[in-house]
Amino acid sequence: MSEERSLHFLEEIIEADLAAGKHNSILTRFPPEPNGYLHIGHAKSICLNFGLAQKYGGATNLRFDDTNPVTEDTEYVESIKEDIQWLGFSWKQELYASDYFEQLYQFAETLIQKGLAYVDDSTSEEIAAQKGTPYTTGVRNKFSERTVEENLELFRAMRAGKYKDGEKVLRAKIDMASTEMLLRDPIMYRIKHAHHHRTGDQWCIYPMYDFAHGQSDSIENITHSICTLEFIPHRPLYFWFIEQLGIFPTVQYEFARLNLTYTVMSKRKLLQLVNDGHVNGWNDPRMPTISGLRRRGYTPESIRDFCDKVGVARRENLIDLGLLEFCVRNHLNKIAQRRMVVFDPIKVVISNFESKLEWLPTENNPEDENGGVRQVPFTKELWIEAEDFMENPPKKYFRLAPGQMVRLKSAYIITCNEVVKDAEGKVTQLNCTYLPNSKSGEDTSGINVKGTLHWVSAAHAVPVEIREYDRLFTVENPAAEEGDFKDFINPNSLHMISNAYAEPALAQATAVEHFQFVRKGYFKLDEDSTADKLVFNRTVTLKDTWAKTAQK
RNA sequence: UGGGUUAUUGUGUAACGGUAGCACGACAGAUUUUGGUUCUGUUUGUCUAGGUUCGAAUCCUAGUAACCCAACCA
Repeated sequence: MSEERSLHFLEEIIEADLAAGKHNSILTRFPPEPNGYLHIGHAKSICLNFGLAQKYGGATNLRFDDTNPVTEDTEYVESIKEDIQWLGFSWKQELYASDYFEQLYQFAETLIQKGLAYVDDSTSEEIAAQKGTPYTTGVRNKFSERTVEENLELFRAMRAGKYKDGEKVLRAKIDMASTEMLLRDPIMYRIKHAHHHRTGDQWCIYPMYDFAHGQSDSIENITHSICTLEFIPHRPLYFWFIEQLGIFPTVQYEFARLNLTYTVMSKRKLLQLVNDGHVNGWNDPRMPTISGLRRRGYTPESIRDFCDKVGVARRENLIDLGLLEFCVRNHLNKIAQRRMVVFDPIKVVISNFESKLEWLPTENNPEDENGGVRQVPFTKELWIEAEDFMENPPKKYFRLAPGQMVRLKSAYIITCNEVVKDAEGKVTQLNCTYLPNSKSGEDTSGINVKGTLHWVSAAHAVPVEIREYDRLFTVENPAAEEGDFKDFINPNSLHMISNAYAEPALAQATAVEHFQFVRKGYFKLDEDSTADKLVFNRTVTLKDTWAKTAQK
């Protein structure tokens, strides 16, 4: 952390504002709509907003942008709060745009009184048609000529519930000829006779995003309102409302949202995956949601590190999934408990092993001096990984083969003497001998072997279920493909192994631990585990340079 | 046919007129009782064409490409 790092553009802006005395301290906000679960893209925004406030001694509000009751729900509110806290951030105040409904309503009346807003009876289609296109100018209709009194009366009647959904809207009177589509008399309020998750049936008119967000920022005295690039066209409107209302001038700044390869990052698409059953819920370990990543075994530290590494700028980007995986391996390598688990077992019989059982010490984490050791049982019959034996090995294959020696991790060097096959010629058992003087830690054999294998004593093996995950999509950027993004779902994104053999220590696994199954990858206990069967999710594989070498 | 935003190695991101750097990836080597980790080294880039300047990724001019804007979504 000692290396100099240049500031990104938002840090520069904040430092300039602070230096100029524009603000004494900064206040940011994270403004999710409670209509879905948070994903890794939100994590970038969370790290940015909370991180900036932390860095410059300010604070961050959590404000739910709950202006559309038909899509929003408290289920989402709860999940969002949990995810932010899990990521390691705490907000100054928990707020809701709906807290300001009365104030926003008064703001609307103010604008009506200033002759800057009017009630429009047009249909949605008519309004769209009158709005024009980006290339042609829009036209104003006769409703825009209503008097202040008439507008006030109508708007109050809207609030009072005199009209049905869609019958009328309140519009800002700005400029139907503006090259900015959003300035062509944007809708401020629409009628929705819908139950709101917080205000209940108190309201039947709800403000649009543009008439809620900027004013909410202003009411809270947010100094820097940070959002994504697609809101750039909203900025003139954001300022317009603040200026006309004469309220605290929060400034909006935009940055480029995070995109990740082999996944999708829109709540709409993620919702489809959930609803259509392509995944098992928002927290499916294959989802890019915070809850999915958490269940899969990602750590908050690794996600924060990732968000830090991707940077903050204003150009479109598509981040390599490999960077996220690098970050989680990097962290997990330091904290994960090592355990031995055989996924695809083949029997090894040590013919010259005379004692019944020997307990051998092995380190829990070679990266951690204080990680301690545990005992693993060694017996005559063991399981090793089927892929760790080859009858006719290629060059540089450092594993078991007829006549070839390997080290069993933390145990002895063994030699394969005999290959036992069944009627179909399938290898069923390997008869081996061990070198008694090659015991780990007290090896006097003088023999150096290249390969070290993980293994499990057959008599002590604990059957566990393993869930291996792969990328959710087969193409780098499914959202950019022609046609339905769901056509590119990876059919092999989940691979289950129902009977893997684990060393006995793993039976005591808890939900808070992260494991490295030696030579296999990083794993975490899944919530589907029962007393009878433990289930482990593969967070990420280990880097596998042998796989690359073997391919050549 | 309008307006806005953005262009630096395979992917991200710095350089604020003065040696194009960093991370991930890739490649090569060393260490290793995890073919993991760690360490060392190598590799590839300023969208194009002009111009200003002793000197341009940076300033100017003209192009090109990508993305966003025509929900009573946010």
